[in-house]
Amino acid sequence: MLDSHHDQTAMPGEQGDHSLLQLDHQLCFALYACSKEVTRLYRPLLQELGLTYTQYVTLLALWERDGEPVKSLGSRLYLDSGTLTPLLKKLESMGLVNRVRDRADERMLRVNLTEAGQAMRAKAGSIPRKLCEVTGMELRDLEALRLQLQQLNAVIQHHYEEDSEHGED
Amino acid sequence: MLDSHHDQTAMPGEQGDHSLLQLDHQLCFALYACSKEVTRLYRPLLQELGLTYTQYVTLLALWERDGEPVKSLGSRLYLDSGTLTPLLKKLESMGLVNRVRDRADERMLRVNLTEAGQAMRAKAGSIPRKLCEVTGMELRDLEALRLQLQQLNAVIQHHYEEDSEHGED
DNA sequence: TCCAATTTAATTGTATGCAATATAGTTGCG
DNA sequence: CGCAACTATATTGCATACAATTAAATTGGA
Repeated sequence: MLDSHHDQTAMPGEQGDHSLLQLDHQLCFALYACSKEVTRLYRPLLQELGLTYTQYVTLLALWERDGEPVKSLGSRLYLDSGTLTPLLKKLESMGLVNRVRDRADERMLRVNLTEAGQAMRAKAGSIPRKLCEVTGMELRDLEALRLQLQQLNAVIQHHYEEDSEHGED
Repeated sequence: MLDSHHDQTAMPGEQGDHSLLQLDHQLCFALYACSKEVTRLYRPLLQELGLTYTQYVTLLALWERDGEPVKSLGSRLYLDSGTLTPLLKKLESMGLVNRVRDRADERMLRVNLTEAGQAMRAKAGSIPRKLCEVTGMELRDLEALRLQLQQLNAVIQHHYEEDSEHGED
C-alpha cells in the first residue's frame, strides 16, 4: 500500500499517478472515449438523414449485401438479435427495409432494402469526406489507425476462436 | 451511379467494393467494433468484482480523485448526468460510494468512495495485466495505439472548442 | 438589493447493447 | 418416421447513452 493516506480533498497527482489503474493509461478507455466522440461527430450529419449511428452502420452493411439474414448481419455488426430486432423493425417502420422470412428456411429473416433504403445511399455518400475534413488529420494516419484497430480486433477474435476450440471448460 | 443494378441476391463483391461507404473502410466502425470487443474482454474479469464496464471506469476516475463532483466526473468520463445519476445511485446502493451535497455550493453533488470502494481498488489491480496477456500483442504497440487514439480525441475536442469560440450560429 | 442569466443535477423519453430465456423451424440419427 | 439436438429470431430485463426539460442554487449586474 504505497498510498495509505487517502483524504477527501482530492489532491491532484497524489492518489494514482504511479498506478497501472490511471484512467489516462487505459487503452480500453481511450477506445471507449474516442469511439463515442467520433460517433458524436456523425450525429449532426446523420440527423439530416433522420438516422442514428447504429441505423447508419446497419444500412452500410445492407448496401453491401442486400437481403442478408439477421444472423449474419449481426455477425458483421457485432450485434445480436436483442439489439437488431427492434432496430430493424424501426428501419422497417421508416420505410427503408422490408423483413421477410426465407421460404427455404423459415427460421431466417432476410432484410431487404426498399427503394427509399437504396436511395438513402446516395444521400449518405458525402458523409465520409465531411468527417475527414473535420479532423484535419492526414488521411494516411487515419488509415493507419484503422488498420491497427482492425488488427487488434482480429487478435481478439482469434482469442475467442482458440477458447472455443479447447472445448470451453 | 456506377452500380445501377441492385438485385436482391446479394452477389458478393458486386455492390460496394469500390465504395467509400464500405463498412470495412470506415474508421468509425473499426473504433465502434474494437471498443465493444475490448469491453467484452473485460466483462468476465469485472463480473468477478460485480462491476459493469462503465461502473469500472467510474471507479478508476474516483480512485484518482475522490470526492469529485458529478459534473467534472462526467467531463472526464464523457458522460452526462442522465447516465451518471442512475449509475452513481447504483454504486451507492452497492455500498461503494456516498453521494453528498457540497455545503459551500449546494448545486454540486460530491461522490466519495466508501471503505469498500477504496478496497475494490486492490482487487482491480490485476486487471490491466490480465488484459495485456490476453491480446499477446507488444506492449509498445498497444501504447502507441492508445497515444494515437488520444491524439484523435484531442483533435475532435479542439474542433468543438473552435466551434464554440465562433459563437455557435 | 433584486432579478435575469448561468450552473448543476435530476428526470423523461428514445435508442442501443447484452444476457438469459422462449419459441419456432430444421437436421440428424436410431 | 419420431425425436433429440441444434439453429435463428424474438422477448424480457437490466444497464448504458444522450437530448431535452425541469428544478434548485448561485452569480452578476442594474
